[in-house]
Amino acid sequence: MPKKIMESREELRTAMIDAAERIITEDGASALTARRLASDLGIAVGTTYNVFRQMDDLIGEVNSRTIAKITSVISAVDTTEHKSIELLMAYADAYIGFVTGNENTWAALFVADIDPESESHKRNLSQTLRLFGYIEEALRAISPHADQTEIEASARALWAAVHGMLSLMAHGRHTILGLGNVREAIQILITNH
Amino acid sequence: MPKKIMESREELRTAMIDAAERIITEDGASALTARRLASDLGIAVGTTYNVFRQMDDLIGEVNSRTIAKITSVISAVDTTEHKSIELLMAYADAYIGFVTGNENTWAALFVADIDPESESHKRNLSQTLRLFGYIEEALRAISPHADQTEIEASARALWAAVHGMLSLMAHGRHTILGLGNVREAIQILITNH
DNA sequence: TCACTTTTATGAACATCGTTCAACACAAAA
DNA sequence: TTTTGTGTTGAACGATGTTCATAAAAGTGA
Repeated sequence: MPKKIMESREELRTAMIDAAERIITEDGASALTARRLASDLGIAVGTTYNVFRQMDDLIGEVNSRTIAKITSVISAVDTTEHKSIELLMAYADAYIGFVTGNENTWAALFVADIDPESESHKRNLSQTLRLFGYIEEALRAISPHADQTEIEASARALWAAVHGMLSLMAHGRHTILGLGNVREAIQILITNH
Repeated sequence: MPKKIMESREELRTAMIDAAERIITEDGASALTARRLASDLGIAVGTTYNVFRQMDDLIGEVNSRTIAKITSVISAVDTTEHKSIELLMAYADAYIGFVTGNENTWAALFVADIDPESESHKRNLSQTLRLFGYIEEALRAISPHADQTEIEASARALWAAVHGMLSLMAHGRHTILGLGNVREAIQILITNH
């Protein structure tokens, strides 16, 4: 039966990431197994390993897409409509909105032993760092006279705090910090900044 | 061969938690397998399931000990020696110190699908909530006139932010937020509060 | 002491996982 | 047509968590 499951290798690769993304979206990252993927695509288990070095690399590719979506959600916030602190909260709300609407794909960002040498991880890292820019800009609007390094540090701290709070949620600590409380907690953090 | 591997069931239970804790401490949570545990204790694989419902419950028990240690580290901070903001940083430093000195057991707090109905999880949750008290007290010393609910919310926000930042680290995002930066980030968060 | 019941550790067995790789089928080149 | 190359296959390997009939020891009552 073998030979040419699709026109190009790149096409197969994309189809696999599509399928992986769909599985994660519907049933969570733990449902993404080599056999489930193969079955969904109607291919053999081994085929995955002709395209990806390991299963986790596939998650890394799906994560890339998720981060890209987050970036687009953040960049879609109207910076002219919100003033100073409100802008930060608008960013936070946009992010919270994405998380609640995409729980499974978002939670997948925190699973797996990601290979630090993998291409997807490096890409994800640089794209994440680019998100800091938005926060820095908002902070600079609030404190125009603060020096750059201070703003960078604040942006990192704020981002880490927000991301961290949400990641606590992702690991089932809902009882400690419910979704409703998360927004409140973030607001406290931001307004006190 | 069977019968009485130890004097009492409780003694066996303790020995298993001891062994599990040692394995996690030395080789990380992923090294704690049913067969490794059995081999280390010189017992059969099935025996674990006569004592614990599932493997994750064992991790839950080890986590209980870890949280107890964190509690003792936090409560050991001299509240008379540090004033206001310094006290909060002293707590943070104590916590950071524990994390760096107990990376594996601490990271184990964030793995596994913990059964929300398990006894250990309930115990861990209530013990964690008790830690909030320390932060609340420190916050009240700083802002004596703030009302109770406000202080509680602030304590939750701060705690979640710090814990969240560290949990980001635990998942290998060292590159985003190195350990050195964590203390700095926490300091920014606290001083701005 | 003996016969019986109860308790408890056992480890082979099962299902599932990620991963590998010799074998195979087809396409392209000779 | 024959040969070479390439992409796909799926059985197989070594792990994993978990189960459960089996057997051995302890407890019990005479």
